[in-house]
Amino acid sequence: MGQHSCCNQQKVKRGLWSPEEDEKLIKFITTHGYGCWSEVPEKAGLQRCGKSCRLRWINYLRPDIRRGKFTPEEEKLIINLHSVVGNKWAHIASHLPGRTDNEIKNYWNSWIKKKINRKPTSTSMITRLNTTSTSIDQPHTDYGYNPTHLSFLNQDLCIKQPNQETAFSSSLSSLFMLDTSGSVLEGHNGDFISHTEYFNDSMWPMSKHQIPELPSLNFTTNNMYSGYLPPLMENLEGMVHGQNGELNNGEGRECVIQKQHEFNEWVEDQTSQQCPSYLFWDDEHQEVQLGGEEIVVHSASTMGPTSSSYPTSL
DNA sequence: AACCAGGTCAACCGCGATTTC
DNA sequence: CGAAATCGCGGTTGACCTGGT
Repeated sequence: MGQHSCCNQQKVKRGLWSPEEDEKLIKFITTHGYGCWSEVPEKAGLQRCGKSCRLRWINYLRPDIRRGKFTPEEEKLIINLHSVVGNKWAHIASHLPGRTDNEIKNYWNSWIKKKINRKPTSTSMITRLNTTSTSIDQPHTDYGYNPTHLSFLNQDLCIKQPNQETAFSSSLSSLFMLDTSGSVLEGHNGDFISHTEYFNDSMWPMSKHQIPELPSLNFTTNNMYSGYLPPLMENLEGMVHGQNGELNNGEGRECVIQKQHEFNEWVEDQTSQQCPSYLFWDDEHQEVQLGGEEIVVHSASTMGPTSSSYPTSL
């Protein structure tokens, strides 16, 4: 094992590509295509292995490659997708035309390092949570829930299997992305999680029995919710919303539920944008938190139409 | 000017998946 | 059907760059 057969040839050059080599490869590929990469070096007159040629073409030379800084939209998309699929760089890259998995991976690793270096500690957030004056003990405070926006997370999410049988999630945490249009987004491994369409007053509060017929799959990459659905929350008929609709997506904000350790890696960046609408699941306290602040997830038995507990200003 | 540390990014490596023979 | 070849992916490396001292 080890070396690919294509790399066993002698006199195979390694390291950075010279402009001359690039030119040879471009010339060959544009005129002949690349049916079999192992044959490309010889035919193109390159002393490289086919694998190296393939990599050079895909990551650097192909004409539709897009170079330069990532736009805020691309960055946002990467963050969202990564929160759902993890280090599936090729999958993420497939949503960003012209970007390569390698480029995104490098970008993410640089970005991650920065986040880790200046991330807040989880204990500081927990301390704030514990000292906050309002909690689930003081429920049913009306903070002006605006039903025209999706200003909460309904935990009655169904996982719809490819065979179209609806089943509530069990066991492992479910990956989900929730389109802010209120429809459906994809989960992982081909599953997707459904959500009711636009919520309104008449639909609220909603139990899982009231969830209407699942709408068709409607994946959009803008203004999405994404993240992990903690196992405990799968059994709650809960709601989360913020003061004056902070969590609503009408302003293009996002809401992401993350495992705490994952959340910690990037919470600071989000709060620095004054967009603290990021949720994570605190395993220790069994609570959802928002940007370091407390959010109370009401169970169905305690939940009122506009009830929420949202103790501190954002 | 020289050195160092940290960041970036192109390229390589190893391995599982897929295709071909 | 199994082995070999090839592809494609994610992790890692190391050369180069840049800014600070």
